[in-house]
Amino acid sequence: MSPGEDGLIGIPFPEHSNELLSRLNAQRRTGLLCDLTLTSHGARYPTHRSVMAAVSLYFRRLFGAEEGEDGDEGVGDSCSVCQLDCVSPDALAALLEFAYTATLTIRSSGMREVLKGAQLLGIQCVADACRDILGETGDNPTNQQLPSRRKQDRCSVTRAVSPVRPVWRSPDDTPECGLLPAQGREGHPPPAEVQDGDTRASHLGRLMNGSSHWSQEFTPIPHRPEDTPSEEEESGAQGRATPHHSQSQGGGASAGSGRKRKSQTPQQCPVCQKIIHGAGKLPRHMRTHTGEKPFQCSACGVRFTRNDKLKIHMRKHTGERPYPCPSCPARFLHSYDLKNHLSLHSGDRPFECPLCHKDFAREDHLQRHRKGHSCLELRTRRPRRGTDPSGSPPSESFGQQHLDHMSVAAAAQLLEGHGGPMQGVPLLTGARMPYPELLWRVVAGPVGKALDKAEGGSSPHGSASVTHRTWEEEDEEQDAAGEEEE
DNA sequence: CTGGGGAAGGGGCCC
DNA sequence: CGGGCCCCTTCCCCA
Repeated sequence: MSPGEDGLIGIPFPEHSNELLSRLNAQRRTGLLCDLTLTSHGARYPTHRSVMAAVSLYFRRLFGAEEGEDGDEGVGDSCSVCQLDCVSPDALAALLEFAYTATLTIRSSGMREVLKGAQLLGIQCVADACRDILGETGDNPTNQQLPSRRKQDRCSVTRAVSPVRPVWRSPDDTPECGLLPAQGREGHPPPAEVQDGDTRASHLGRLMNGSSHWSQEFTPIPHRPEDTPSEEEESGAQGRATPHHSQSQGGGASAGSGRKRKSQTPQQCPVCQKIIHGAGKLPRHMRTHTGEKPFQCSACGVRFTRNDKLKIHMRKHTGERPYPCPSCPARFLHSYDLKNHLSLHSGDRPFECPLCHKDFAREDHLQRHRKGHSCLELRTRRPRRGTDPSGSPPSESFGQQHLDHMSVAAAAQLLEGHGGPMQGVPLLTGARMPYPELLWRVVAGPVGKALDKAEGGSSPHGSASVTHRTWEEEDEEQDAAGEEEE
């Protein structure tokens, strides 16, 4: 180096990184300077947010430490406890050990859990290593083979479990701390697909995207065919979204009611595939999967997923009952409680069991009645089609024969034409629709709403065929044919 | 089994 | 467009 040249000299300290990590690990073990506690199923793991942000894309996004990340997106300094029940305690411990020692020590039996945790937390190298060991492949993210739409819809029926519970607590416990961390997947191979239980992990990996990033992951459902194709559509996001199958397309906006619908882009939940209508509703829906409850009652500590639920809950503490009965001194917390109560005064029992003719004031009580007892048995004992020796079907079979492959809309017209429920005609919306409740709404409930839901809501297709559940065995061939038509 | 209360979740309207 | 507020439906629980 010449005297006039102010060159940079690099003096390597090869042990520095190891020593640094080792000391950080020692600090972690003693709890020194730990500013973040991870919990999983009651187990607590003190850690350093800087380390977690360095090792995990999830925490990097969460703390706004990702380059180009808006600082206000992350939780910043406000959170100190991260509940990660989505990752098993053993897996979380292994991942933390890796973070502080660069060595992953796990049992082979726990490999899958670690893989899942690594995927959820965005620890790519660990996920890759686990996949290698498990012989899985993690590429091909956007072309994930999702279950068939029909299968997805059936799966979505079951109430979503909530394995991911990133509940964030800060000293002031503000709802803002409940924001899900923003986690993009760019440059980050998505979770390996997928067998069985890992499907959920895969979905939840995407789920953990912050709301502002969901728009990148969640496929908006185009409103109309003439919509300008979105970037996602053109870039091959088709695998995930099937707009023509969208529940909201055929029935939702146009089928019903004449009620004006705002032009809001429906969004599809990546977990349950449900179409969520309404601006700003998707983050709210996502909390049903994550179990996140950012809104806490200051009086009793109960937490809620939504602030409007908290508001109603607070009435219990304040004694406020804003819905007084005009006929008696009763007051109610909820408007619908008052509505139910008023039906008692009026004696109005508009929901009648089509089989035993018992009437109910509440629709859900009718549904319960129908599910619970012999009315169902009556239904299953209906005569077989074509077995009537007289050759002339009974009156209810009339309905069956004519409804068998009708659209729900046509069925509704028929029902309305009958001036009331068509007794004993158990309609099922969709050849494989597993919802007897829906059936009873069609039969006994307000027809318009039933159709609204059947066509725009639960049916995977705009117009579901109507079939007869109790004759399914005999009709399997026809059902199969019907499915092919679909 | 029924009546009733409450919670949870979705959608519409409005700001 | 996001969020607040409200209404509605459905489910669960208890008496």
